[in-house]
Amino acid sequence: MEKELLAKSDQDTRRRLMEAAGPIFGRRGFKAATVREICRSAGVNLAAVNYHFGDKLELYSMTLSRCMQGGLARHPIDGGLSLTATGAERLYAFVHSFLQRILGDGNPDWQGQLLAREMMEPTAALDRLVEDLIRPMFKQLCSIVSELLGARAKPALVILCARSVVSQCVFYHHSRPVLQRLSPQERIESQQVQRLARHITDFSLAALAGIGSEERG
Amino acid sequence: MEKELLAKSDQDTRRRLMEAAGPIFGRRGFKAATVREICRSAGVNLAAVNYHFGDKLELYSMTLSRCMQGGLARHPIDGGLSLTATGAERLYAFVHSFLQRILGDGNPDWQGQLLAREMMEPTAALDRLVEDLIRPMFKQLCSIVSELLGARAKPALVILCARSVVSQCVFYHHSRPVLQRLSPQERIESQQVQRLARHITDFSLAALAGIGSEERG
DNA sequence: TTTCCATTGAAACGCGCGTTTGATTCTATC
DNA sequence: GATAGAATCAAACGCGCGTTTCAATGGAAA
Repeated sequence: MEKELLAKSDQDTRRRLMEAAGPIFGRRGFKAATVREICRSAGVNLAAVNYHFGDKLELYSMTLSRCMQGGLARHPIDGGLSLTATGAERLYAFVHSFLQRILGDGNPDWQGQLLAREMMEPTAALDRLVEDLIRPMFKQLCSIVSELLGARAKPALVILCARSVVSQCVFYHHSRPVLQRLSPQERIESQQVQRLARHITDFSLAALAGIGSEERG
Repeated sequence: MEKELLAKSDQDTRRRLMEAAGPIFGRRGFKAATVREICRSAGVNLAAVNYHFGDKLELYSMTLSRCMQGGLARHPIDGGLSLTATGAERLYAFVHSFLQRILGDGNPDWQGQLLAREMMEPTAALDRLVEDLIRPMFKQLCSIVSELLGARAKPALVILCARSVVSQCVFYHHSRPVLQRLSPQERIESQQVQRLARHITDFSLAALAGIGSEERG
């Protein structure tokens, strides 16, 4: 078992497949992505997917898992913030890293797109995705929202408000085709991520500060 | 030209196709919906789509157009509100009718789902959809937001805030699969539409009342 | 060198899709 | 009733897909 040569060529095709599959699944979605395109992009034979992964869905699941592992490491939820940060700072960090993950352009940030697509057109892999990644993230957001609501933080209200925050983030991904047609001159790119994060945070902070009190007409 | 018999049987197949196509396109999307399923549901021959509409995309475009025409009539943007309504009332009416259109369950409210799907997986029909339906709706929302912002209503801020409002609405449609897994016991149905509309309106009113001022910590 | 087995490769299979075909049925006109 | 044109029908076509097949390859063990 000459591990040296074996390890290089043995898992090489497998590795190249997963690396090629990520961006393609992220760009096209599970159904629209084709095994032929992935193999062409990876420079491997068409039969390699079925030989190494069994079928297309298993390659997709593997790619998704790998994406989940690496995704949060690259854009941590708290943005590396100290535990002493204020609620407003923590909220901004959450929103900013969320947008970076979902809207990242040039970089290998097809990962956010892959996750976003899985949420819109779920496969069997969504259940694990929710439990392993989304629920922890949502819990964290709920804790931030709860802190900002203070005494008004009833459980039902916390959940509704957390949804209101995250909905503003995913909107810029899900509705991109519409937004581009509504405002063709506007470029929703990484340069804009900070502006968007600033607005979403400000909007949400104002909402969380005011909701539950009676100050509107 | 015995119009009586002619009118009934002449356009009958065509009408049945469009009626069957609506829910199926709405449920499955343009690509995933099959001509075979639509024809089976309409009780017509497989070749009828190509005979009466040319191809699948044309049937889809016709269905979308008809949907746009009838959709707003059934759930008017202002909810039939008088022009003397306050900004808060107009915002609630907008949000509520929007949610009804998108989340309507039992009823023939596949129309909202059809439009929502077109926004996520656009076809060539999206351009007209944006110009004919979405842009007018967005303008109306902008005017409501502008009224609520008062003196702080700079154009860029108005657009961002209008997006923040509408994003909370579409979220409950786009992210339904995730929401159902996050809160399995919660039923996002028509009974809940009023609760959701109430929350989204309250959240947004508080945000619009506070944003631009300095009152948060 | 020979044997063996995991891996690769080219080709094809089976399927479902949108679409087309050509015969058949129906109905308004003569 | 005869006829022409529109509408319907069963059947098939061509295509791309995921998947399978089976021969060719090449390094490790004998």
